[in-house]
Amino acid sequence: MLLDQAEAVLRERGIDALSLRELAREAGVSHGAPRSHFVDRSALLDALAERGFIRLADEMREAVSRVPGDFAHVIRAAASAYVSFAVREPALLDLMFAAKVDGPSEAVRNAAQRLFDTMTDIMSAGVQAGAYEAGEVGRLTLLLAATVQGISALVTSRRITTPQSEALIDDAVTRFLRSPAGA
Amino acid sequence: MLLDQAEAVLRERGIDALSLRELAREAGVSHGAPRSHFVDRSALLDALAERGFIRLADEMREAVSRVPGDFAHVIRAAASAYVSFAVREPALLDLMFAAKVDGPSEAVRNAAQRLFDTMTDIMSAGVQAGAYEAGEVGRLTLLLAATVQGISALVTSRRITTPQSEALIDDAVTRFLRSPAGA
DNA sequence: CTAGAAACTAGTCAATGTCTACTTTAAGTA
DNA sequence: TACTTAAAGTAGACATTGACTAGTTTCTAG
Repeated sequence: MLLDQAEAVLRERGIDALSLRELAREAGVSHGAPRSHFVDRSALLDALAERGFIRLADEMREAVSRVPGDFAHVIRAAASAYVSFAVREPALLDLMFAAKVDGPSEAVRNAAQRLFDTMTDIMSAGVQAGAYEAGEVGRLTLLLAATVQGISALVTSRRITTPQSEALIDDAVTRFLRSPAGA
Repeated sequence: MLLDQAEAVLRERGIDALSLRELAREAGVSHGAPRSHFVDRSALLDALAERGFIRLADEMREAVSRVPGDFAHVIRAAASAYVSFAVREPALLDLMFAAKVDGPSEAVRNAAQRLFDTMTDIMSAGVQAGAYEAGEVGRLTLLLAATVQGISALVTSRRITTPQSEALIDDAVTRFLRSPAGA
């Protein structure tokens, strides 16, 4: 599909290299053809961001499902999956969290919500496990989202290396698990 | 200066609206003039990112200096200053942490290091205050950097509102202060 | 089989980044 | 003061791109 091609360009040559016309050329169609699918360049970027959120959410669920049920493993797998996505798709993650002048489109917002819901489910497992109380799930999920996104930002911007990011995940997860419940 | 103009455009209309030619027009010079100062559009963006890091570091130091010396206040002020910067300059912060195909330029890297050093100084105050041990400063600073950057990313991408971000800062700081020392 | 929608073609336009050769300005030095 | 040299700016050109339009082909569902 056209989006797969676009994703590959994004991955290999960054967002600046992503041009509707070149995409058309690679697909062997005329330069106006992509317009039938995306009104706009930004519509293409939105579609990519949307897919990114969905894929990231799927990868997190997948990773969590492949791990022994105890909460320490679960939260660690979730965080690792997120950062691993960031390492594999730095430009895409950037796009997903781009600071657009007028906020995200509805489609992107919904996809992002899906990721957030996934994280909420994961954190809810912590309640079952007695790691904290049900009333905290919302806030802790936000904190988890911020933490993994922050670590990812440090990696994608090359401020830290991948091994450093793994150590950082350990620190963050340890800290998450150790700090007790309550405001 | 030219960079001030560019920063204003970035703030008000986002990175896509930032054009060398329009900058030249607004400055009342010919379209090729900016080339004397910046070889490239990306050189302009690098210069903006560099200034951003320096300014953010300054604002953090400033905020910390305006607060009673106990560590809880210090770390909270630092985190608030960071996120406040993100709220005021979303596009600039995005630029500072952009996932460029070939990492950041040396100038940008140095400026980012300056910000990191600032955070290291701040976290070192926690050792004085007995909040944790000296050997942890490096890792905790990274964790702080990731956390504030993550919260900022959620705000700049409009995933959460500014008030939500303030509550999130509280949660993060509380968690930072409460969790005990040690790996 | 056919009507309508979806996908694509081809041409155009304005805007932009980049490059070049040339001129103007400024500053510092012999 | 006069001269040299570097910096800043001018003007023109070119390729690329996103966007728009009108017309054509292809597909599909009734």
